[in-house]
Amino acid sequence: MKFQRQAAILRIISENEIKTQEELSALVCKAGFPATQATISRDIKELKLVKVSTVDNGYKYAAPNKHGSATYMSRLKNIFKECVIRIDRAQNLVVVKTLTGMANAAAAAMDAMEIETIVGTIAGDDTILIILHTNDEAEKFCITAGDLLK
Amino acid sequence: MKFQRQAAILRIISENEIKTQEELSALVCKAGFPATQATISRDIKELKLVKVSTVDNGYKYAAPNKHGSATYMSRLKNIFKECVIRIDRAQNLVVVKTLTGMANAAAAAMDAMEIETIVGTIAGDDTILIILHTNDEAEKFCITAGDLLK
DNA sequence: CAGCGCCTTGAAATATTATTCATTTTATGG
DNA sequence: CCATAAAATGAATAATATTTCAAGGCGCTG
Repeated sequence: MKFQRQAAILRIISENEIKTQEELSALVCKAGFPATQATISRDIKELKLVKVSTVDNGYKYAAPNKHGSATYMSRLKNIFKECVIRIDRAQNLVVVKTLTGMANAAAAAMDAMEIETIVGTIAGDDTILIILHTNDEAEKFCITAGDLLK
Repeated sequence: MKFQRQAAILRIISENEIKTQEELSALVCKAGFPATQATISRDIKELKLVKVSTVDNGYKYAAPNKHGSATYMSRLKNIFKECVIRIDRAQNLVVVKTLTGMANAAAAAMDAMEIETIVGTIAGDDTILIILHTNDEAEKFCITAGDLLK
């Protein structure tokens, strides 16, 4: 029940301006997942949701803040993260699927990270092909790149 | 006093794990800006700070969440925002200064936004030159682009 | 299936945060 | 410089969020 409920919470807060946990609890219950405000509080903690002030002088719950320090690397990660949809591997080749038109942006961000094991990259419109020396390096790269998306 | 105090708050939360407003109030006072929890609450609202759960199962106050919905436009905005340092204008030309190596990424994001008034763009390593038809359009574009950075 | 450990949850208690109301401070126009 | 409006603030309180504690559920293992 828990994961479905938390998914419901994410959906609900993206579609509504939820001001309080009570309010969220009510909607979550209506969505078919009975939960008290106490449980909602725990879910919010786990999902790392935040209560943020809105333009109209109120508050609402929102998705977590992925921006930490404003360091260069962090910026690159965010760029990468925002562009990339999926990462696949075939032998020593890695195929990164991006939003349309964003492959070059993502590749630029990746280049700037200066990952040594990368032999070269070719970026099209929504796909980047990354060539690494070995299957092993490619697999490691996939894990690293996957972590960037979190 | 208010702005200095709010600046102090930003500094303090970036350097410490602040769990409660009382705690923050104490540090802010120690920094030379007497303020009660009530005032801190108002400052937090104005600064759009958020209380977010930490890895060690607690809470802390943090800088605001700039990520909203995961829509395409929002992604583009974030990419742009992460790349761009400064925007200047000279007549009908706009010069966007970016992080080193990020000019193409930022330009790609901007292109994807399909802003009609842009005649063309040239991206170097850390600079984008954007050409618009008129001074007026360039000024409007600067405002729009500036808003993207917020 | 009994016993155990672990996770989840609700109700109530506690802690924390937001707001109200009164007051002071600061800015503004004469 | 005074009058007045607007903004800022603290104390107290109301509202909201978190935690504690006890109970229930679920999967394992013997």
